[in-house]
Amino acid sequence: MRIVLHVDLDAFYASLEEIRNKSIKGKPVVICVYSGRSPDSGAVSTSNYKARELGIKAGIPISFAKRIAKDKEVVFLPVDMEYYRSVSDRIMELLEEEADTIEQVSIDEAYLDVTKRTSVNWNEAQKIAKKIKVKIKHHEGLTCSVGIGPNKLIAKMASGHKKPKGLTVITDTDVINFFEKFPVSKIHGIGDKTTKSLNDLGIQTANDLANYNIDALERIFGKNKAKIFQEKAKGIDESPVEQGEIQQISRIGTLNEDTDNIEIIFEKIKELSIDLQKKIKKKAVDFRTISIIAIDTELKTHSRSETLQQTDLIDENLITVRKLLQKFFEENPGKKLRRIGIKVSNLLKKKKQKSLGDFYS
DNA sequence: CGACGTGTAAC
DNA sequence: CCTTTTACACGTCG
Repeated sequence: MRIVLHVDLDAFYASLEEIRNKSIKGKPVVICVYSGRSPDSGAVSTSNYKARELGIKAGIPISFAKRIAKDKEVVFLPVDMEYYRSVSDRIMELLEEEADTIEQVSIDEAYLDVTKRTSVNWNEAQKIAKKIKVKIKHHEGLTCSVGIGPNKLIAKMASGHKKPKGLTVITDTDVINFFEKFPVSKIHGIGDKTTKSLNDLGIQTANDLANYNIDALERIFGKNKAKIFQEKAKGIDESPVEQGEIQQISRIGTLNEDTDNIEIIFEKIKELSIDLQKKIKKKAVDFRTISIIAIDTELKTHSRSETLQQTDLIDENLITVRKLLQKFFEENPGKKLRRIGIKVSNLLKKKKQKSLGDFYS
């Protein structure tokens, strides 16, 4: 038996902006990723709860958000990842002190295994959660939501149950009750497509999924996924709280206009490569596979990749990148691209100790 | 089996 | 009208 905490910082980016500029505190705040094609092109990265009440939430186009915000006082700001990253790093260090092991899953979320230090005592775990909340508030002025469960899946879903500023405990004996009429769409790891497929089978709730004929599920989703889905539906998740090795690093950007001009696209790739190269150095890794990621005008993603000799230099392989680009257009004549990216994978870490902060910086 | 390309999901 | 980054599963091919 384990006890796992999931800590989720509330409206992280927006809260940081409110701290940085007190004059916007209490107003709807929208953090945007501007793509640069036109003054309002791009998407909403995140927003605070005031803005969410208006319907302005992550993922919607900035132009939509501005239409909603019309004749209302809504603050629009561009993302400032460096700032958010630096605060995130400090918070992750605070969390490290409270866990046996920690796993950072994104800039504003982490799992903490507290099994040993609580001796599997749920009250002790709750005390740690409260202490974490006080520490984060005291050091950074931020609030967070915490979920406590017997594994990562339950902890994650618990933290989502009440937010912002939530604290939800789902002990092993609570799991069945908590899950009973949970819609499958709300199970972590089951997204839009899977939900539709499941609904087509008459599966609506976690319970429906848990009790469904496994062979039928396997025929549709494959052996592996069928098993994982059904375990999730039962609240089972044996995956440990541990920071895995990084698998890939990529950079992607939006082109100023849709184009099939290799020169223009290649220029953009070179631009993105500078940033990617920095990251490769910082992580102290070599790579063996290099890819281009091409997103066409219908927002469909394509990729072309090649595996080469171990290296840590993008520049020396730009010839290959260009070749991949040419290959793509030979295979997709006339197709225009909206966005382009470059990715390295097949990573081999060089002999240098990585700190937790290195992972998502 | 490794390499490659696509789809799904989450942030 | 439509951002960014990462992980992982799966099918196919040689």
